[in-house]
Amino acid sequence: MSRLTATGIALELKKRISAGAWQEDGRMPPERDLAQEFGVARNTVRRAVAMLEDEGAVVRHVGRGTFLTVIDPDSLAAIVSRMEGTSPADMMEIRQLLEPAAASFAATNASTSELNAVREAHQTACDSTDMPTFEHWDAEFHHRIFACSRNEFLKEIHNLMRVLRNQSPWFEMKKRSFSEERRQAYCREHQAIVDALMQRDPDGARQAMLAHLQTVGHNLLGR
Amino acid sequence: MSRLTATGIALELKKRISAGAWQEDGRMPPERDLAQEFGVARNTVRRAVAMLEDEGAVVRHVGRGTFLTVIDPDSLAAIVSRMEGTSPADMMEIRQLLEPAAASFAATNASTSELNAVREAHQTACDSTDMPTFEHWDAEFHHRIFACSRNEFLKEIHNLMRVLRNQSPWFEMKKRSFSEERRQAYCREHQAIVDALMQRDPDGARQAMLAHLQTVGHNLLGR
DNA sequence: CATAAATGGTTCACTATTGGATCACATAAG
DNA sequence: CTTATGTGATCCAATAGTGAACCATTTATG
Repeated sequence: MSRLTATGIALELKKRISAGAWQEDGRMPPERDLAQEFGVARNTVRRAVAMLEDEGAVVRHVGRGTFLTVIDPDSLAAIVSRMEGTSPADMMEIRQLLEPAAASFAATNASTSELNAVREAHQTACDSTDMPTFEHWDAEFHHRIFACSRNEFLKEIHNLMRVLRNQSPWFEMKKRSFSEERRQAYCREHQAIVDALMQRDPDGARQAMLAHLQTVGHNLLGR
Repeated sequence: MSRLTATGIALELKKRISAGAWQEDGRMPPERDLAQEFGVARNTVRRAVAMLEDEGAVVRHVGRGTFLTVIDPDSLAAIVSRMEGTSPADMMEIRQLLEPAAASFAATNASTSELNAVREAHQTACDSTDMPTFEHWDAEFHHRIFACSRNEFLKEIHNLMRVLRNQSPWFEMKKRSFSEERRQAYCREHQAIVDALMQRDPDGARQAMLAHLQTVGHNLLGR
């Protein structure tokens, strides 16, 4: 941990909490213990815990300790935190449900300039050679299709999935499943989607997207 | 790579940022580190970073570091807050996408006791006479179907929709569209869904659910 | 009940890191 | 030659982390 140690520790603590740590009695370890564990001064831990307190994730009592705040299981925060544990298989299943529909909506509702933006993202992804750049424009391609589906809620669900997919287990997974051959296959499949969109063919777009996601799912989940 | 000028370094940094680098905590490496990495004087890096700052891509703080301004345009909190503005029409569209699928999954994956729980919620809803009680068990009926779809992410998306639908504009809407006649129609349609589920008929469940949601959408949105 | 231990709250002086600013000098392009 | 850009160095200012001491409150112990 180079610098801004307090921020890093706050992140780590939040990660542990959302992973279910200290749920039994809702009590976090004493600051002095955490300081020793992280190999850091107590003041630093105090600043980290203060951040959690500011966010309402935790309450502190002199002489008693630091306690996780009880969360309403129906609150948006709780729902989102449970979503963070989503398995890749479950999410792929939902992607295969939503994205073909989004493509179909896009074929019907998108403006020509929006479709051009989709095509541009596709082109840039095809032209890219390194994996991070390709990943970025691939994500952008999918995002732009949602963006012109003209359904705000659908768009936000996709944003949610995008954030979840940027978390650690997914990143490793994507890196492992990446290869030049697959990148080219994705480009061909994206092309088919773009073609259907430009022809304003909702059903063709839906099918092309579904086919693409089946490939992705197969590569990612290995089945 | 020969000699990178300040503008060249600025370009490289921008490329990294747009490829998602340093998104975790939004903090760029110290200028001195970048200078060493690029094999260049610190002054040169400073000029490059100054360009990013001029473009508003980055903010600098003495003693703290240099931070991306676009920390996370799609943080979970921001996404959820935008979702709160979801229009009823958009959400109905997505319900009609997800719930038939959930019903289909449930027909395949649910245990018998889970299906009994679904049927019980349906029965209680049918037996209830006042609108709040009916609303509650109607929601519970739909929720239990998601619960036995065996897809955790799908279940959480439904939780999200449920919370959003409990907010003000929806409540008024539901109250306005409620009538004894419609309540009975919903019971008949729920019955058809339950029947398909008990017969383990995924396609029948999907179609029954879709038909039901089309009725609901028609009643709610008046079209 | 009285005392000790545990735990969060507060403060202070010190060090390390990091961006801000300036200067003299070298090198290449026009 | 002139100009622009990069180099290397030095110092400044702001912020973060360290280590230690002491306080206030709660809980456990005898």
